[in-house]
Amino acid sequence: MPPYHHGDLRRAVLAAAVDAITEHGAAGVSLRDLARRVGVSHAGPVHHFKDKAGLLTALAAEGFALLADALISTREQTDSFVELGVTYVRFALRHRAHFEVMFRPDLHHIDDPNLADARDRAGAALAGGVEALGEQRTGDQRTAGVAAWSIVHGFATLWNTGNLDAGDDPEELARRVAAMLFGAD
Amino acid sequence: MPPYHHGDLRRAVLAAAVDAITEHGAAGVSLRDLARRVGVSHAGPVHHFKDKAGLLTALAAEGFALLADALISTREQTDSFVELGVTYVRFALRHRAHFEVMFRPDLHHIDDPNLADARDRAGAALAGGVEALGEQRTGDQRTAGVAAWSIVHGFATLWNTGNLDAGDDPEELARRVAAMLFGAD
DNA sequence: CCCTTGACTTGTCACCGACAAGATTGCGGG
DNA sequence: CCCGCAATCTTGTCGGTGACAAGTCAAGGG
Repeated sequence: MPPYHHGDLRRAVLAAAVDAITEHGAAGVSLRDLARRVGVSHAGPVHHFKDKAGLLTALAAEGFALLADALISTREQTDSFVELGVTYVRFALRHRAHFEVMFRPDLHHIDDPNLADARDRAGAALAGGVEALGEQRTGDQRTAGVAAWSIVHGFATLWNTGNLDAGDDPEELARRVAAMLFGAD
Repeated sequence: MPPYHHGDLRRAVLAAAVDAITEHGAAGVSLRDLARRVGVSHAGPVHHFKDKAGLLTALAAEGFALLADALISTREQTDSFVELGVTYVRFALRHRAHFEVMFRPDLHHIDDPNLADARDRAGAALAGGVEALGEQRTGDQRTAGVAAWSIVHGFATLWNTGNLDAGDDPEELARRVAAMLFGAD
């Protein structure tokens, strides 16, 4: 039972945004185009997101939530930091549109609580995976966490911007790269 | 002797673009605003860059050239990979506007030869620094190069997007992070 | 049965990127 | 000296976009 005119405009617009960003990049997405895609007037989406920034904020929050779920799920299956890193990279490649928007605070409403929550949850999942390695392996915990996040985030970013594709399988390359940081565990 | 009406519109627009991006992010820069800033009609810059993408391509190429210079200069002073990484990070923080545009191929004319040249030059400087470590330290050279690039690029990106600022001095933190990859040399 | 509230539409404004056409300037050949 | 030419910049315009204001419409509680 669709609750109203469209049914679930909010979801539909978010899904259309993912498609549009995947096709034309985050820069080339317009509220009016999304409205057209879902068959609604040009100001329809505004009601749900208030802003273009509001829409991208919601999309980023959704992305962080998905990432957090993926990381937590991986940690339940293995203690390997390398596999946690591979999960991070896999998320970035599979959810390119979300990932592209997640780390662009200039496109967000910086004070959005949903976004902050989701981001913190993902951050905690990643940091916890590094702590599990134990102090003797990593030296300073905070530095180790930053190093871990940096290497997987850098790899994902560079791959997604086309700077790394020399015919490799990205996940396998990511696995070897992650293994260089904390050894192959 | 200014060669013409404005003198050097091309340079002036590039400089204005750096200011504008630093203030409002790469998304919020408009050719018309830049034209206004340098006191020229709204279509003036078009003649030098053809496109908005053309302008950003030129800016990215300039950025890669500056980065290559900085990396090469560092390699002349030390063999330390860690310091090379710190130079990469320092560049990203000090030339935020350039760096922000350099890794956004969706904003570029992908086939621009100047851009490709400058990028290759910077890439070679970074890769050379890793090779200098010697094979016994790094295992597979290509993987080591990707890992090195990933960790410094990820750190720089995360810092610039406000995900790392917990009161540290970024260069010192970057130094410790880089040292976790190939040891403190 | 109405009327409040939330969901969406219509209309409008200033701004932007791209393009076309014209004006201005400097320069070199005759 | 000056004429033409090319590079540089201006003016005018078009379709598209984000934001806002005001109106329309459906559902559900009183």
